[in-house]
Amino acid sequence: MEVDYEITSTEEKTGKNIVVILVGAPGSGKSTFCENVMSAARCPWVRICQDTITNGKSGTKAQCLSSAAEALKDGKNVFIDRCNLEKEQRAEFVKLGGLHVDVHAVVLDLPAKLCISRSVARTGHEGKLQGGKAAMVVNRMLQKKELPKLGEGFSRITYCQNESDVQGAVNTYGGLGPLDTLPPGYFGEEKRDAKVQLGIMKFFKKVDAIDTAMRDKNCSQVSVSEQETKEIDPSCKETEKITSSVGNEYEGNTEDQVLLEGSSVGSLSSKGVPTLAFPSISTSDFQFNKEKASDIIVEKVEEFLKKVGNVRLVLVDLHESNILSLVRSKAEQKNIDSKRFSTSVGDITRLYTRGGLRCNVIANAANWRLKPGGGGVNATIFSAAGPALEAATKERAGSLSPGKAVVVPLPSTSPLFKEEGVTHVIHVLGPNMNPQRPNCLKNDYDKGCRILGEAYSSLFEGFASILSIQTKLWKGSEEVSGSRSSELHENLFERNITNKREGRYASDRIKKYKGPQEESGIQHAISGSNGKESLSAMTDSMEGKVQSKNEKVDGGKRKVWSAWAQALYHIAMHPEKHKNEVLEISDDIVVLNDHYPKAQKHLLVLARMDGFDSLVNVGAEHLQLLKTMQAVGLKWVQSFLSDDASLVFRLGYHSAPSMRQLHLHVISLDFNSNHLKNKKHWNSFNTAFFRDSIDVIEEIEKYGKATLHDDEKLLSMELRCHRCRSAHPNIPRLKSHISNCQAPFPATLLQNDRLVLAPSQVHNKA
DNA sequence: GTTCTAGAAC
DNA sequence: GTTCTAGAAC
Repeated sequence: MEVDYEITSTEEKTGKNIVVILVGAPGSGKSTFCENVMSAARCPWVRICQDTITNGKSGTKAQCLSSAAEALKDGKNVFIDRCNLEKEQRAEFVKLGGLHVDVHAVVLDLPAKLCISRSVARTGHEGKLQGGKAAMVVNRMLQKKELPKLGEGFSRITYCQNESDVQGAVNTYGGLGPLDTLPPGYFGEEKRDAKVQLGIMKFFKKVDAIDTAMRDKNCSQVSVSEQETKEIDPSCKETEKITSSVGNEYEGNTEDQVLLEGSSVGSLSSKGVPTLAFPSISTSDFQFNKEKASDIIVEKVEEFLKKVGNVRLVLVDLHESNILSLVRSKAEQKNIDSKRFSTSVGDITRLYTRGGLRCNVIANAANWRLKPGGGGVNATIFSAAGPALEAATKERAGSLSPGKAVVVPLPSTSPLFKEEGVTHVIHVLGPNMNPQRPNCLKNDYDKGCRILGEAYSSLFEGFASILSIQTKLWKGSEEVSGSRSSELHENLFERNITNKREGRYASDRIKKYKGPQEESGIQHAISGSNGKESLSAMTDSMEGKVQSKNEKVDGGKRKVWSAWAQALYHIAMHPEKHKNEVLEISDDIVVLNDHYPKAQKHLLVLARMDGFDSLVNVGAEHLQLLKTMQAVGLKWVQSFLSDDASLVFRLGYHSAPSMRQLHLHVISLDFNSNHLKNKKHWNSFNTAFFRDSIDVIEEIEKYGKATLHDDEKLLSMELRCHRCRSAHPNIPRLKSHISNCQAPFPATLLQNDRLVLAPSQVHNKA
C-alpha cells in the first residue's frame, strides 16, 4: 500500500482518471450509488454493468474490461458495477490502473439483512433468483466476501457501513471535478468481523394477505426503479451456481422458510408513496375494547384515504394479534384498497431495516406527559429514536390530552431518521379504560369511542399536514413534477401526480377550519401542539392560497401589485434611469444587487419583458429568456467565486414573489446578512418555495410549465438549517447556528447542479 | 419588499 | 425585564 501511496502522491496534480470498483452484495446499492454520483458529477463517468453491457442484456467480464479500457481512453472515469466481493473477481479490473489511471474501491458493506431484503424484493422483476433463493445467495456471497486491500492495487478504498457513509462517498465522487484527485488510502471503517446473520427476517412471521396483494398489483404506484431491479446481475454469475448448490441446504429450515415468505414483503418497500405506520391506539395498556377499536380504525382509515390520495397507512403490531386480524377482515369487507392500507407484524421502529418497509412517519401511542419509558410502543420508539426525539418533542408540546396528536419532526441526528428514514413521529394519546392509568373513562364507551375516533383523526390529519409541507400534495397541481429523488427523507416523499380531488379537499378543509365548530383534535394535529403554528395562521395562509388560485383559475384577473412592489418593474423598464444600482444591462435582462441582500452576495437578474411578472405565467415561449437569465447569473457567480472560493451559490425563483417583474435570485448560501430577519426571509430561500432555476428550466422543457410551491405554509415552516436540517426556535438562534454549521449540504441540493461552487471547494462542501 | 410596534414568549 | 414574532401600514 505504501508503494501505491507514493505513486499517487507524486502525480497528484495531474488529474488522473479513476476506475472505481464497487464492492458489495446484491442489494447493497451499487447501481444507485453510481446513478447518484453520475447525476451530481462534474466530469464524465461511465458505469459498466455486466448485466446490461450487451445492449441492455448481460455480457461477459471480458466485455466489461474492454469497455472500461475504452472509456478510460476517452478520458472518462469508470464505475465497475458488479459485486466484486472476492479478490479474484476484482484482480483483472484492478489491472486497468496505471500511470494515468487510479483504481479505487468503494465497499458498500451494508448490513446483510438490508441487502437481502432489498435483493429479495427485486428479484420479482428479474425472475432469475426467486425470493428466498436470492436470500440464500446473498447470504452465501457475503460469507465469501473478501474486503479489498490497498495491496491488491487500489490507491484508495472507501468503506461504507451505512446509508450516511454511502451518501458521503456519493458526495465525494459526485463532487469531483476533471482536475481533482482524491487522497489515497483507506477511508471509512472496515468491519471485518461482521458475521452474516441467517434467518434475519423471522421478524415477518406472517405475510399479510393484504401485503401480498399489494406487492403483486402495486407495480405502478410502488415502483422499484429499473436499476434497482437489475441489482442481481451476471457479475454474480458465480452465485447462480451457488444457488443450486445452496438451495437444498436450506430446505426444511423452517426459519428460513419463514424468511422466504416474509422477505417478499420487503418488496413493498414502496419508494415514493408517503407511508404512515401506526400502532393500534389504546387497545393494549389502556385496555380499550378491540372489537370497537377495530371498527374505529377502519372507519377512520377509510375516511382519510378517501380524502387524501397517494398515501399509505400501515397498522403495525409487534405480534400477529387479534386487533390486526379484526382490522384486516373489516378492511377487506369494506373493500379498502389494500395497496393503500395494510397491516404488518413487526417492530415499528425497524420496519425498514428489518422488513424493507419504508415508513416516513410513525405514530407513537404516547403517554400524556409525552415522556419516554413506560412500556410498549412508547418505550420502543423513544429508545430507538434516542434523546433527540425527547428534545424535539419537548420543543413542540409538554403534554397531550386524550384524542389529540402532536407532530414532531425527527432531527436528522436521530438513529431512527438515519437508519430507518423516519422523518416525523406523531405522538397520539388515546382514551384509557384501564383503572390503573390516568384519566380512566370507567367503561364509558360513548366517550371512549369518540375520543379514539378523534385520536385517529388527529393522527391522520397530522400526517397530512406533513405531506402538505413536504410534497405539496394538497396543492392539486395537475402535472407530474420532476421526479428526481432527493435527500434521505425526501426520497420517501417523491413527488407524485396529484389530482383535482385532492386540491378540492384542501380547500374544503379550509372552509371547515374557518367554520365555528372546529374539531379540536384535528386542529391540534395540524397546529403541531399548542398553537405555535396556530390555527389562525393556517387558515389565513390557506385563504391566501385560495385567493391566488382563483386568480389563476379565473385567468382574467391579474394580481394587483402595490406601489412598493413595482420597484423592480420600473428598473427593468428603464434601467438607464437607475444607473447607480444597475450592474449590467442587455436587451433581455438587467442585473442589480438586491436592495436588502439576504447573504454576503445576493443579486437579482431581472427579465425585461413587460408583463412577465412571475413564474405563474411562464411557458415554453420564455425558455430562452430563462436560460439567458441563468447564464448571466452563473457568469456573476463565477466572478464572485474567483474572489472568494469559499462561497456557495444557488440560483432560483420565489414561487410567489412579493415584487413584480420576474427576477432570478443569485444568492450565496452563507445567509450572513442583517437583512435576513424573519421566518419568511429564511424559508423563501430554504424551502420548496424557492425553485432552482435549473429545475424550472428542465420542467418547462419537459412539460411546458413550471411547478410552483406558493403555499404560504412553506414560509411559516419551522426554521431548519439548510445544511444539517436541524430545527431552531427563532431567527437569532438559527443564524448563530448557521454561522458555524459545516455539515455537508443535503443530497437534494448536491444533485443536478443546484449548487454552484468553486471547483476547488467541491469536496469540502460535499 | 421594509418598518414599526404591540404583545407573546422567555 | 428583554427578546422575538407577526400583523398592519406603506
